[in-house]
Amino acid sequence: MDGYEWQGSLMKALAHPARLQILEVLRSDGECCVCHIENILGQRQAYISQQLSRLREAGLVVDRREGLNVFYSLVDDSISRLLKVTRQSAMDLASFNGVKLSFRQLEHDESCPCTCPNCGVQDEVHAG
Amino acid sequence: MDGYEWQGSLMKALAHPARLQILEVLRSDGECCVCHIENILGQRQAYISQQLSRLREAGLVVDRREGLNVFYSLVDDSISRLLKVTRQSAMDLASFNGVKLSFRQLEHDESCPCTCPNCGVQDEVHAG
DNA sequence: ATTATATATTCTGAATATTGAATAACCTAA
DNA sequence: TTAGGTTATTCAATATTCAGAATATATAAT
Repeated sequence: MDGYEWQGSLMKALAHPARLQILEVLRSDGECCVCHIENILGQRQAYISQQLSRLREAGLVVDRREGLNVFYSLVDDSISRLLKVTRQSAMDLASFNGVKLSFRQLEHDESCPCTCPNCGVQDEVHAG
Repeated sequence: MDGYEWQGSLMKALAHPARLQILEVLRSDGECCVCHIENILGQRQAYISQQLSRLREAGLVVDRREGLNVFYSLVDDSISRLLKVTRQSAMDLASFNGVKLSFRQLEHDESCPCTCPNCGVQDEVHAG
């Protein structure tokens, strides 16, 4: 199978700010549910689900259902490296052109109602 | 300026097999003329020029005219690293899916009529 | 000015990507 | 079964990309 075709498809899967942000969330927070991502990115559920679908088809993420929730995670660590290196390159090229890039903090707010392992803590506090 | 937008644009510029091959040629052979790339990739001139145009607009390559020829090169070394890492990730993901990738050798044939520094040697031999 | 050679651009239709809106599907609880 | 919450898919309008064909531009030599 042609390597350049495959490599191009991989780049295409990364060629979208929302998808990059989703991958970044999965990288830093580990496995998490759709609701979590939805909250952090501040986008509607259907939109997130569409982008997750693209990432799934490209083989970058895997999903696992648990009750009502579906949990997503990166398929393997090479993707973390990929994210780091491409971000660094973007910053290098930007500064080469005298542009300063800012990557928004991807943090979920306190009102997140989801019950994934990352948000679960506060829910349990409320429950206790 | 939004980092994820910029990073996405960079990925988009890489999201095409012909462009990846062109960058790979520039990486391994250093600065070279359009004719050279045309010969190695075996594509029509206008097509190569279009892809070079995309790479130029994305800020990945720079051009320099010298007589009839226009010489292209990578803007800086971070792009070499980018190419290596993305290829490695592509191979990792492919093997993860049980697929074996092959990257065609990017070598120019002996009949290349161009006079860029990389092909120049054989021309001088013929001239001597 | 003409010719030749190298490279760039413009135009075009087909294919694909984007994204909002609506709705479907899935799971749990009652 | 019905209801409610979470996630996925489908549809449609618009925008973008792809790649061939034709043509334009730039430079050099005569």
